[in-house]
Amino acid sequence: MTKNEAIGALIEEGQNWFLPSLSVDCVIFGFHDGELKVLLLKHRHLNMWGLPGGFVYKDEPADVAAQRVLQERTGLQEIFLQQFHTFGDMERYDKEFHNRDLKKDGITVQSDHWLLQRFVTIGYYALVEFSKVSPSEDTLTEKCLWWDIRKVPSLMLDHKKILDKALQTLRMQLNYQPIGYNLLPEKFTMPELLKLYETILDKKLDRRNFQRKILNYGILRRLKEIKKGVAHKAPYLYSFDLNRYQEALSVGLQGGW
Amino acid sequence: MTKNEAIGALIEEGQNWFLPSLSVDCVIFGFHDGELKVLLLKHRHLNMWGLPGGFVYKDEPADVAAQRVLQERTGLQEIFLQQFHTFGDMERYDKEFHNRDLKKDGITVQSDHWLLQRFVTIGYYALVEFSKVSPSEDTLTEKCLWWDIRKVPSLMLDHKKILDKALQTLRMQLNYQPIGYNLLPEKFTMPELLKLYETILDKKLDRRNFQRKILNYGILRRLKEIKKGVAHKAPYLYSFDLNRYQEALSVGLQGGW
DNA sequence: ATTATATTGTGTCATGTTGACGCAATGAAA
DNA sequence: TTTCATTGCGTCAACATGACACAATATAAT
Repeated sequence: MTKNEAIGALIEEGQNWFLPSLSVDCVIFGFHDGELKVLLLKHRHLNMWGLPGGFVYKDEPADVAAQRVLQERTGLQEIFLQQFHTFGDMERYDKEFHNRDLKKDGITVQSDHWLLQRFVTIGYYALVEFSKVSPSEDTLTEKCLWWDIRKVPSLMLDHKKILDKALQTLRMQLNYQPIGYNLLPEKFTMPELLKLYETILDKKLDRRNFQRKILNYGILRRLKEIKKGVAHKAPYLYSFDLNRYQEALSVGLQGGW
Repeated sequence: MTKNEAIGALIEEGQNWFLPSLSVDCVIFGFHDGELKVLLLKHRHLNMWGLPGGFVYKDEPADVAAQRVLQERTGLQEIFLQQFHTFGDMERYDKEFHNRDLKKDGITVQSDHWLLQRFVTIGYYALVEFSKVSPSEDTLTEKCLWWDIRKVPSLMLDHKKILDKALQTLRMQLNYQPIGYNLLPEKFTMPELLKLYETILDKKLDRRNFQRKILNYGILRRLKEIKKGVAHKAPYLYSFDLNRYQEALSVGLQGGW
C-alpha cells in the first residue's frame, strides 16, 4: 500500500471504523546511555514529529486501542501501558492542521470530514527496555526514533504538553511505586538502577542512601554473579523479585496513613 | 419544559450540539455525621440512580463540561473538580440501555441514533462541604440526594466501577496531598479532621499521632477560639492556611526521593 | 455541690527512617 | 607495583513513627 492509498483508505473508511472525536496517544519511555529517551514518530503525511497515536475502533476497548496503536506503529508488543490523563481542551483543535497537509498531497476532503473535527485524546505511558525495541516504520510513518528527553524536537499539536504531563506523572509515581522492571535488563547493577532514578528525576542521589532505601523495599534479589569486563571494582548483579514487585505495585511503597 | 419535551430536544438536537461518543461523569464526595457521602441523581427517563453526568459541547473544553454538567444538575458552582480516569471499556456499552426506557415513554429512535452509540466517559471527582450543597432537580432529574458511601443503591451502567475508582484515587491522594479544604467548614476541630481521615480510609487512627503528623505538615492554623456547646472538654478550632495548603498541593506532602 | 465520665491537650519512649559522610576492598589502568 | 575511580559496608545525628501515660476540662450523674 502506498502512502496515498493508505491515507485514502483512512479518509474514506475511517468514520465507519472508528469512534469519532476520540484518539489515544502513547508516551513510551526508554533508558539508554544514562539518558531518558522517548519514542517519537515522524508522520509521512504531516511531515512532523509526534507521539505514537491513533484511533479507537467502534467495538474496541480504549486500553486495547492503545496497545494496538503502539504495536502497529512501533512493533512493540505486550507493553504495560498505563493511562495517565485525558486531554480535552479546545487548544488541541486546529481545523486546518490536517487539511494543510492533505492539500499538499492533492487530497481534498469536505470541511465537516471526521478527520478535521475536534479530537479528545487519552494519554498512556509506558516504560520499556530500550534494547528490546526495534522501532519500525509503516506506510503512514516515515521515521520512528528514540529521542533524548531533553532534546525532543517541536511536536505536533499539544503533544509536548502530553509528554510533559507523562513525565510529571512518572516522577510522582516514583515516590510510591516500584519502577525499573521492563525498563532495565533482566539483570542489572545497583549503579545502573541508581542512574535510572537520577535520570528520571534529573537529580543526583547519594548512592549509599539510595541502596539502603531501595533494598529495604524488598523487591530486589542480589544474584551470586558479578558484572564482568568493567573497569574498577565489579558490582553485584540484581534482579527484581516479581512477586514482591507486583505486591508493591498494588499496595504502594510508602506507609501513608 | 416537560420531561418529554426536554428529552425530545436532546434526542433531536443532541448530535448537533455535542461531541459524539464522549461524556463526563462526576463523583462528588461530601462528609456529614461522620460518614462519607456521595451525590447521586435519579434520572427521570431512566428511572435509575447514577452519577451526575452529561455531554461535552462541540466547542467546549472537557473540564468545563464537567463543571457545567455539575452546575446544571446540582446547582453546585465553582467546585474544584479533578479528572481521575477515563473509562473506555466495551462493558459500558449497552445498546438497549436507553432504548428500553425511550420506548416506555413512547419515543422511537433509529438504531444508529447517537444516544444509542457507545460512549467513552471522563471521570471527575470533587470533595465538597456538605452543608453548602442544596441538591436540586431539573427536568431530566427526578431526585438528587446524598448517599452514604456504604449504602449506595444499584447504579446504571458501570457507575459503580467509576465510583469505586474515584474512592481508590481519593485514598491514594490522601498519602501525598492535603485533603479537607472544601470538605470541612471554614473552622473545624482536630477530632473532626481526624474523623474525616478515618472515614475516607475506613480505618481507625491514633488521634495523638494523627495530630502530631498533620500539624507538622504546616498547613493548619490554630485559632484562639474554642468550640462551644459541646460535651466534655472543648477542642480548639483550626482553619487551613491556604497559602501553605496550595503549596503542599503542588509539591506534595511526603518527601519521596 | 461533689463526683464520675468522656474527651482533649501534651508529653514520653522505643523503634525505624533519612541525610551526610568515612573507609576499606577491588580491579583495570598507569 | 602503584594509582585511582568505583563499589560495598558502616557510623552517627536528626527526624519521623507507633504505642501509650497522664493531666486538664466540661458536661452529666449523684
